[in-house]
Amino acid sequence: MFTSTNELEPSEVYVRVDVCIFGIKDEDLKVLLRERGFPNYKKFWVLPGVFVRKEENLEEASIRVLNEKVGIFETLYLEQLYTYGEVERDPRIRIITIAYFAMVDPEKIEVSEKVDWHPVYELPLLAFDHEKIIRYAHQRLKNKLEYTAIAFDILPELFTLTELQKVYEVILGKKLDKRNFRKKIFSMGIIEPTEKYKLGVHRPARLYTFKKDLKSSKIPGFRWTRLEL
Amino acid sequence: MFTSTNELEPSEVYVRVDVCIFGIKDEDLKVLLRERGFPNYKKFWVLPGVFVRKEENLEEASIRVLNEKVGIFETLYLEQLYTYGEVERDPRIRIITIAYFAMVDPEKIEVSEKVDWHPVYELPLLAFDHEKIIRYAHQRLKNKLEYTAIAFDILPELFTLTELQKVYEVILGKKLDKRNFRKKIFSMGIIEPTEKYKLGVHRPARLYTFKKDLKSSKIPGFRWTRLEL
DNA sequence: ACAAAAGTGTTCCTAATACACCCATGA
DNA sequence: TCATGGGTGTATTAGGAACACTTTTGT
Repeated sequence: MFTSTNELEPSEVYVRVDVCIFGIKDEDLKVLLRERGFPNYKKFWVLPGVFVRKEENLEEASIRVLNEKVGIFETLYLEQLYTYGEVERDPRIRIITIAYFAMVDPEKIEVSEKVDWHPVYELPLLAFDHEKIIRYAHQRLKNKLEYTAIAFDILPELFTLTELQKVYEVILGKKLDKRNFRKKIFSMGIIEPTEKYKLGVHRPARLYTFKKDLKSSKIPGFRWTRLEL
Repeated sequence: MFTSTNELEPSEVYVRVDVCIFGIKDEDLKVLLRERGFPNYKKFWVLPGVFVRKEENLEEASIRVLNEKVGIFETLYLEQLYTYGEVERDPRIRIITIAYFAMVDPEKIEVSEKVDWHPVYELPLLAFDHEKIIRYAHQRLKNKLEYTAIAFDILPELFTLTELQKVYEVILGKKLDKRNFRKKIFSMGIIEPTEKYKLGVHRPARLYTFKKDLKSSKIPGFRWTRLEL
């Protein structure tokens, strides 16, 4: 079925997937960027990306960016962000970029001169519209944090409440009240205490785990189901 | 600057913009669809769309859809929705669709055998993944309604509170309590009463208008500024 | 006078915020 | 014993939800 192609006309545009890769490192929210030199110009940084192949899905292309461009093989979170297609966004040629944003564990990555982390609040000089993309991705990440369980994708299986709170603080870019934070998390009914403790130089902290059986929990204002796109 | 193109490779994919056009008609939320016959197959309906031209922005392409495909020259609202790029979404050829959603005034459109409105809750047989797109657009529209001023784009300059409530009810697909609705709208401080009334067969209804000077109003939870993308 | 839509308040409950001290541990 | 991060409770406020009757008009 659907064999007629007579209506089609080629678009003559290049299609990329660029990924805004976030990671929490040194108690700060960072973005992974690639250095890109243009002849006779200052150094610019860019979001890692690839041209979309004819036989790959967009999400596959974004995973290829993570694998091939920055050597990440485990992704904590990945979501399509927005499609940037202004005619003049790349002065050389018409490129439409489907931007994704990802969350990864910085421990799993080797950085280099050419690929490194940058604090979201102190971005270097970025080429094209990539700074705009990062700012929008950060905004989206903040929103996600408030009504999805993305924070639990970022943390390991077992975590302390202080670690969880740090994730929130670093992404939202502000301090939170410890008591109110715990009250809110508990009221959501999404974490379970374990009998394990994280030992350190001071009082040990109880380790918690994210509940697996969330089908049952009905938290108003808390959107569990990933939106069907 | 940026003159080197040696990294580029063509994507060999077709790029479309398809638009999910909503309108409120007969006290119901409807989508404008085009009928599309495929040889020897049942009739399918599709979202109106065009292939993106090399020299036009994505938003320009979406406006071209409205102008050329369905003859709409006034759009109440237009926003990018999501980009659909599964390899197998069109069996003939690789097509990536940047979906937009729009809100228009049905009065301003001439329908025909080939282009007609369909209730969002009783969609006809749709080709490709277009039903999925419509459902996601509807979800997004519902969300927009709650934290933006989109409802006021839909209504004329002067409107009654009942008309405003109807917009909410039709989009959200549920009845709202009149007193709570009014309380909420008033508490937002975004509409102003006028001294005009809408006459009808019963008690006249006061006409309201959307406040123009919204820079000043700070409504918590109410997002005025369009997000910077 | 009556049918129909316009208009109006109170109570209850939940969630968000502000705020300060004791506890358990390793050094 | 002390420095440090772990852990806890209460009071206030704001917003959301449930709920029913009176008012105004045209016919």
